[in-house]
Amino acid sequence: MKKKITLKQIARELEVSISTVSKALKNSREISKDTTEKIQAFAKLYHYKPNNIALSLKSRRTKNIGVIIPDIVHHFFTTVFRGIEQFADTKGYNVIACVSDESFEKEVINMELLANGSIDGFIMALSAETQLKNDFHHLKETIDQGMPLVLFDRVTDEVICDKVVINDFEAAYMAVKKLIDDGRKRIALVTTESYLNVSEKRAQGYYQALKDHNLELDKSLILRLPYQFEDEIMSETFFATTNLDAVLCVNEIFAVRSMRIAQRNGLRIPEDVAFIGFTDGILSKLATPALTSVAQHGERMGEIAARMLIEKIERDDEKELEEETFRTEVIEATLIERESTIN
Amino acid sequence: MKKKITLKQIARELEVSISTVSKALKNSREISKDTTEKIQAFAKLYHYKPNNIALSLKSRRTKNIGVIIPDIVHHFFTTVFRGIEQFADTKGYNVIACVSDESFEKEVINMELLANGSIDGFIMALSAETQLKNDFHHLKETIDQGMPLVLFDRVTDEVICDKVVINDFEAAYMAVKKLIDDGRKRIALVTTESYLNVSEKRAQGYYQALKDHNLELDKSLILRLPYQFEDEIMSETFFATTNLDAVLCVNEIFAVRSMRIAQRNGLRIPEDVAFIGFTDGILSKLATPALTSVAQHGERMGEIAARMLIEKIERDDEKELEEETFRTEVIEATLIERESTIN
DNA sequence: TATTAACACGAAACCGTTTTCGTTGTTAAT
DNA sequence: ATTAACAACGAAAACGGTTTCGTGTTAATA
Repeated sequence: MKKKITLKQIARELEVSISTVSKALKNSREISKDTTEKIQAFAKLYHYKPNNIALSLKSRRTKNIGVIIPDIVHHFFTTVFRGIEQFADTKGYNVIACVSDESFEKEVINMELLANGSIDGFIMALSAETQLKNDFHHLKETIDQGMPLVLFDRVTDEVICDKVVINDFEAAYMAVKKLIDDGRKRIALVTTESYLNVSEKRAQGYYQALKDHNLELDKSLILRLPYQFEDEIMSETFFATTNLDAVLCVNEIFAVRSMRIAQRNGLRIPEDVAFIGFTDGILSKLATPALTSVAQHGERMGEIAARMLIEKIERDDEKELEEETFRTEVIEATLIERESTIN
Repeated sequence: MKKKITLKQIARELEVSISTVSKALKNSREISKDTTEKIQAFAKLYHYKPNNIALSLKSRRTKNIGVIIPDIVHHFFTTVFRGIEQFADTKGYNVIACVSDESFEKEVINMELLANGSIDGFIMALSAETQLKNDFHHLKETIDQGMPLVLFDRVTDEVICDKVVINDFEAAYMAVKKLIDDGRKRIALVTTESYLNVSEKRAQGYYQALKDHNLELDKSLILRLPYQFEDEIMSETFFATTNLDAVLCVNEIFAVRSMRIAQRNGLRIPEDVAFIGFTDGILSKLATPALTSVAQHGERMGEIAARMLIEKIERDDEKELEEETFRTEVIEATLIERESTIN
């Protein structure tokens, strides 16, 4: 077992100083050709690679970015993660992934742990609990210490930083409008508890679309499910007793579940009832019938978030002077039409 | 903006030495009560937290583990990742996630990058290309440098290290046996190119089960699809022209796709044809009909891999002496029966 | 009173680099 | 012969901690 070799060992072996070795390896022309070649040959032979930790300590840059997401077994977040990882990779950054599990405490702990020098910046989506508590002190402190932060999807106005979101309101509006244009009158909404920022925005889009098209808002057409709802009883009775001809779901899991229940109740899709979901993942594509869905372009979102973060990190290097400026990028959602609606 | 405070600054401010501050913060009883309290109060006031990088440099431990997986937008890997992350978290480790994208080169580059001090050990599943090339020098070198490594799922006999896998052969055997016991005679296999170790093992289990039950191996009943097959034409003709009454698929995506095609061709599931897939993910649960599936217990796999790795890392601390010993943990796959087979 | 032990603290080495700033020994210019 | 310039290298500081090993005071002991 050959442990990694260090500058010091090379120096001792070749009877030169550490500085000479360091310079020779960077082709400094302070060092003679002879010595340089000798050192480089030796280094190559022993597979010398500088120690990242030592480099980080010196440069105060880790080339790591921290990503905190509420859940990893979740198509949308996974997609965003991939976008982040891909972009980060091209820029030579590594990604440290933390899962908050929708827990406020885990979010706080993980953030504080990573903020102590392990990373150069954060990308995150708020946990459900954090949004519920409305407590963002950990984010504010992190920013205050000069750590760049980009929020995506699950954001908040309380924290001033770079953000990247989709136009949830407009997307929901657009989806509902399509259903109305298709002649649907009784359009249901299947959503989560309202403290989830994005769900709420989608609900608003739903309300507005109904209003603009002179459809009454019927509370009995709104089904609110707990975030990760395994039990299907609530939805069962909803579909059995409610007279509806279209359904908008705030995610694809709710949508596919709902479709199954509707089908069990003898409803034909899309003839009797049309479905549109959010999150255009693999479920939407492979459901029967295939689900018309609002694509959130997670991968692009991740890429943009990573780009914003890295730009800020590397700008901090250059110019300390200029005033901080924060942006919010809005990604346009797209409606992908499939078999669960008519076109 | 208050940058993080360091020991040196505290020392200067309080007119004591750096060592005194360091000791006081660890409640060393070398330091008087008075001084200790004064220092701790000051440190608390300024939110002092030791710099992780400096600690790592000193201790030669990063408390980071590197995870390299071929794909993150993939239910099984995501699940394993969650298991790793969860266990690592309880032990105070962070996870650096790299996606090889099934590319040999990305795998090599990422490994070499991380191996230079950024992490204490690796957990990985081999990329398809790596398995195809059968080139494992990067793994061997990493191990040779004393870096612990745990392989999961996509493993190889060429590399001697800790491993965790499921009993693919037996699982496939068991699945096919169930189909046979249900009276199926013409059982198809939908699989990937054979260089994927796990697919091959599953195929072997399939062959053996047929053989043991005196069913002939009919090559026309085997469909090999490229790894991420988007085009459905090949499968279309397969299901249209082949006379079969059951299908075993090596993953759930193939299974759900196949079911759709079969249904389009007027076949009833499970009456006319039964389906069993591998990877018991969300697709299996929400497909119509729900898919009978071999659960690979990814989360447990991740947890076990993380446990093995961290044990090895922390044992390395204690005893350098004793001989290395490597284990291979086999996780028992489970057949989850749903609507796509009769029971 | 001289010796010793306990106490409270500081100096310095160390982890592995980079980088600035000498310090030599030659060589060319005066 | 003297000096300036240059080439080639080393010493040391710095990054932010931990830890070992002094060292000076004071109090207890012989």
